[in-house]
Amino acid sequence: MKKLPRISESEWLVMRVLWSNGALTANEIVKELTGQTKWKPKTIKTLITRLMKKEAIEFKKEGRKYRYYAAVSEAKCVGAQRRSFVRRVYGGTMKPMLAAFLEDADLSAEDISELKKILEQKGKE
Amino acid sequence: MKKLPRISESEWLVMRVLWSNGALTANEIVKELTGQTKWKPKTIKTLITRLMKKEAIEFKKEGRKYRYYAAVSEAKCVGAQRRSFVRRVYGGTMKPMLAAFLEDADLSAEDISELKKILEQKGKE
DNA sequence: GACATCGGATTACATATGTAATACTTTATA
DNA sequence: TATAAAGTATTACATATGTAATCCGATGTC
Repeated sequence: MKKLPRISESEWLVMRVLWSNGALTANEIVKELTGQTKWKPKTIKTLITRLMKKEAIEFKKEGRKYRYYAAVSEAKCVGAQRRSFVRRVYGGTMKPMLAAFLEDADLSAEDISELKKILEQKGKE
Repeated sequence: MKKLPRISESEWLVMRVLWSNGALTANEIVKELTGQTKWKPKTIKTLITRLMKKEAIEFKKEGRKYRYYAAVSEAKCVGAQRRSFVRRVYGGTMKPMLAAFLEDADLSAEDISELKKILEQKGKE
């Protein structure tokens, strides 16, 4: 199993675009991110290059241009970030962190009942 | 209100020591972190210096040595990290993230009922 | 008083990151 | 066919970060 690369704050934006849109050309990525950020196109190209070097994304040629796509799973990267976050901030103990999250969150009624269901499920293990 | 400094991964370990132990000398901090990390004492001194420069910690003199203590609130720093994490990884939408956290967490029965209580509280707003 | 030691201050140095600009190479175009 | 445009590749440069080592001054020790 491949080791997950370390993805920087800015690079995350690019990854999220690719995870939600599948394979895109550089310009399509730029288009997605303009508005979300104030980056110049060249900046975004740099981020793409770095993600290539980290093997977080790959491309297939399409005529003379490239179409990029994520090479690492979103779920895995998100999970890794989540664990790293908990370790860093809470030293690994989940409960206080979850409590803080829940209190802070802006949740709809359905969200709440869904989360309660998850908790109940866990309760009977 | 003071702006929160940006605290790096390594620096977090130092901050957590200070948040849980109050004011410590450099050597006491080193002692706390030895075992938790493989850092040389000099490395830890560097981290302390950087946290000073960022005004995340302060010291009062005690004879010829310094006693360091956190100058920013743990709750605020943790909250900032939490928000930054959610924005980065989930683009700001809390629910899927919370669901993942809850499913992944290792929780006791009391933890679960406490968290359910929080959710119920939120339900009636 | 000369010397070792402890603690803080300064300096070091490679890699990562944010943020681009410039160069080079194929086309498409006039 | 010379030129502009579109894409990719290379280079730039300041700041942050990880990880220390060296320098300097106060202190304790012989």
